[in-house]
Amino acid sequence: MHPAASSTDAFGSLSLEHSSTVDRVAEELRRAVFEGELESGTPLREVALAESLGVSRPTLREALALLVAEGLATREPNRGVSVARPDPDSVRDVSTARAVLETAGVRTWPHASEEAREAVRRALGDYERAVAEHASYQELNQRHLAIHLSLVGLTGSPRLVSMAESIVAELRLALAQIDRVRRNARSQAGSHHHLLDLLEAGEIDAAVDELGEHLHGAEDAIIERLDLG
Amino acid sequence: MHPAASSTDAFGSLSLEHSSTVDRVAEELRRAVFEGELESGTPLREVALAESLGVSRPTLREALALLVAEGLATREPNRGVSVARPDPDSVRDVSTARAVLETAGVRTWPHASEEAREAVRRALGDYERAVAEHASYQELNQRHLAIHLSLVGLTGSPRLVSMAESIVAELRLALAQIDRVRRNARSQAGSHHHLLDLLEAGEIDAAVDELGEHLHGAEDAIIERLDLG
DNA sequence: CTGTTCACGATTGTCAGACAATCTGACAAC
DNA sequence: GTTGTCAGATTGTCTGACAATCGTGAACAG
Repeated sequence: MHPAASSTDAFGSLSLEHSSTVDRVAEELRRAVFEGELESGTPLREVALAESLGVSRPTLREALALLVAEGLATREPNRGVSVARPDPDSVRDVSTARAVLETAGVRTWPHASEEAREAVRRALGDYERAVAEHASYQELNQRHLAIHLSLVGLTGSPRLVSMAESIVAELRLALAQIDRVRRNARSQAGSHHHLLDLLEAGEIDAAVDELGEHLHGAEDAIIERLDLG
Repeated sequence: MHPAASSTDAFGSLSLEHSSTVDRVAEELRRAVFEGELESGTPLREVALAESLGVSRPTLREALALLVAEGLATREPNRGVSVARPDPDSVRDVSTARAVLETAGVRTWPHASEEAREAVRRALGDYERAVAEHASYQELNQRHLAIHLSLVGLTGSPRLVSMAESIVAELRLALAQIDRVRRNARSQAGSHHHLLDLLEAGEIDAAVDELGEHLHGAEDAIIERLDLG
């Protein structure tokens, strides 16, 4: 390393958030959706939202386009965009999609980078710690989904991970709508711990089966509660 | 069904295309990229493009945002968007991603809907016919990729298919850049026919292996030609 | 002659305001 | 009961504008 380079390395911890207004607006909308502040089906009026957020209408429109691309909102021509309404079919589709992605990750456990494997262990540890500390519903939910994302990370493919993120975001939306009133996050630490044990033991096929059952159970639970909503 | 419902069903075959200006602009840009008219790395100036296409700048910006979301273009803050530049790493990533998606489709062949299986046979037939008729480079390319998309369609998951479409679009971009001058589409009908035979015979594992080799070969060929470009 | 500094043009990011097209809902007409 | 019409609201798109930023080349110091 050159002296000059090492001197810049001293600021390695620094990072300037280079976020555009559009990104911040999109992030705020995402947050509102995940927290359940916006009920599914709520129309997102452009003028009202833009005014409320203190941005111009074109800027808000770009942010809305992002949300639509992520599947968190739907746009009907000449009728504007509204918060996506999760129906049983889309939940089933999201579930099969994430089953494909996560199973692929689990299958590559033996060839995955040590870094990726460590990420899975860390995600599980964070989740179990959050459970033990009776963390908020939001945090538990997020940490739980982080485990599943880390499984996809085993593939080492940024594109698969970003696809999984989009899928998981739709799942978060569905969960937020379901638990808008009653927020009861059951601990599923046992199932995940078992999954990791199987992986560490090299029993990949058994791990795939365990994951399949876990995902199927989650899908049924969501659809059931969706139907009576 | 009520009588009223059946009367509306009589128009089920009708469909009016509701394309917005943004969609048409995005489609035109996609076409230009796939045809190789826009070299990779070309900056897409907003004012010039908007004027050239006869639309306003905000409209063009929305279209560009779409392209960026699809991975066909990249945006650098305060420096605008330019046609994506496929590097070996991204080609590798796209290849592993599509391997995951297509393998998942192949694995579900036995449980797939007859409709989805028929779509695979039709895609292969169309491709072979195009080869026999010495169709244009563009058409051969598109029909070849359509086969791979139909494999993902076996999963029956719209989301997985749309992910695959995005991935394949990036691949088309890379191919367009490689073959910008020399357009030599080798017939790969043999490999695909073999794959379908294995599927029809129920030898799923062998089909998965065949697909894996096919994809790996394609990846190597692209990267090799990318390096010397 | 070489390297640095600075001002300028070009481009993007964002905004304000406007207009036509379309949708919604209600009410009148047949 | 179906159809036609109208007002209000909302979106889709356009025009014009401005500040912030980037790249470039010229002026300048060493």
